[in-house]
Amino acid sequence: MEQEAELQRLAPDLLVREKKERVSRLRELDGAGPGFTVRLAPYPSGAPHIGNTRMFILNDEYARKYGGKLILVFDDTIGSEEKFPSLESYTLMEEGLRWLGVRWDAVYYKSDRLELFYSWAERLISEGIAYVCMCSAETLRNMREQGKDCSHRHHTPDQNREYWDMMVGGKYREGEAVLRAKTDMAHRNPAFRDRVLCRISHREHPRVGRKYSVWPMLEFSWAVDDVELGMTHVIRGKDLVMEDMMERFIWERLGITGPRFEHFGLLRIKGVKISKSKSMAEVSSGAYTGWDDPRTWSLQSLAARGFRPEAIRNFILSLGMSLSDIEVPVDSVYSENRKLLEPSADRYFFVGRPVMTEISGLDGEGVVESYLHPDRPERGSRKIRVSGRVYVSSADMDAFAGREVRLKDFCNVRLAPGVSEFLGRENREIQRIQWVPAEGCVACRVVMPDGSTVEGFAEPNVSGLQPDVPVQFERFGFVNPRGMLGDTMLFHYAHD
RNA sequence: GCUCCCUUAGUGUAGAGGCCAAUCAUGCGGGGCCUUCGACCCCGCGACAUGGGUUCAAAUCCCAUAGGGAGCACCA
Repeated sequence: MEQEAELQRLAPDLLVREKKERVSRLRELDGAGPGFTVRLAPYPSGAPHIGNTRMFILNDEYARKYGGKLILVFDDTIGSEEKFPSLESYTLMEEGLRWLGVRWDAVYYKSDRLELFYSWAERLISEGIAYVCMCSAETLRNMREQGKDCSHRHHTPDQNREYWDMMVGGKYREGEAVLRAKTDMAHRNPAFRDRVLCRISHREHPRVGRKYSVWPMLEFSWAVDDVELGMTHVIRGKDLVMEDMMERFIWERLGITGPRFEHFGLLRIKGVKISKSKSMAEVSSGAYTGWDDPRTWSLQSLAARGFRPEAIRNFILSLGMSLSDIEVPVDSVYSENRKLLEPSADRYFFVGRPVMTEISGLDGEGVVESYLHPDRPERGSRKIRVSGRVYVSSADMDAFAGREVRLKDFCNVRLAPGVSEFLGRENREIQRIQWVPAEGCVACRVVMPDGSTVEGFAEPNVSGLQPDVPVQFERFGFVNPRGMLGDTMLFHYAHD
């Protein structure tokens, strides 16, 4: 304590700096060193959203930390009925990643690598590690439950190779045959009993069409690519630990040393429900305005709200690499962004759901002047021409009608719908509310995070605002100007 | 039910046997700034899930209990 006081006297800047540099740092990873290589594996079924950013940022951040490589691998296998890749999603993904400040060194597409997966599959077949199974999905599940082998498990590698060639040759319909790993049908973890490596799908793929009818499952494709693409580490969510086991099993059988696995726990954001497939449907039907609709929680929508990518990064890094599943209030994200926006966002008056009131007995018209940013007078000021008619928000009217309030920076009135009595100009310690002059105010629409809109008026000065430079509507929140919609100015609401 | 994982203040997080009567952020409470804002600034509040071990010493290692999560898909 004494030392601190002493230091404060001698070199106050030292104290400040120490506090500032205490940014959360990621823990060291075992085995990280030269050649460090990790990958990002987005599935292109829509725009990236805030829930995906943990995987993005942790991989990016570790790649930077160790001066290593970050490979972007589109995990665009054929998916399922509910979850399928789409062409525009590739662009949306890259756009989102770029916005986030993620820098990758190379890009690959799983859909370009089917032949490679096939060659590995054939190797597994010939070494007796995998077999073609013709059980139905239901039979397969039942056998797994009982821990019993099916007859297909005992086919010879040559027989399996024959069936496999028929699979690849498109001789089977979907669901008629799969390639399974011969792990152990009595494995204590029922989920691990002879998992499926490849299955048949005749659906059309946005990049390769109907060229292939056999597609790898996630864990098999990664067992191949984590080795083929030279990963030293795999940083993934802990929902994928079973996939580690599967990859390790394959490598072990083939005598390969694979990368190390690192996991982070699941992240949920309280009050934010994200459904990519729902967003996809609503965007394409037009129910949402597009991928910038706040309800998608896509990175595009966050950009539209005026979020700074660094805010997202700081938020994710503050969570660290913890393995526990967490639920974080959305306020934590907002507060990170607020820290970045607050110093630069100019202040303006906006009234939502406006009601007009006339100031009776006003001592003349004129101009009031306010700072653009009260804490930073050097940013300059703004002027509002005033007369006896102003709008206030209906919320303020409801809350304060009949009471003395100060129209901020202007004058004091006894607030009432219709006509408010003028009470003088001196700055008194009473409730202040925002207002806009009836003449020259700008019609605004603010899109809220839940997709609803608030219509209102803003002071005339907002008409010169640059798009995508966030401002603060006082006592309303931080908003991002998006441009004009006819005579109405469009904003997206960031947070309070 | 089976398998795996997690458990530090309201919410997250730091902490890898003594430096911890425990870090930081957010939240909450109070104050400040005042061309007087729900922003910002300052101060304060608040936690090692429980029970056993191991050790001279445990938030940190081991075991059990409780609570939470994930997986058990021919999705990723």
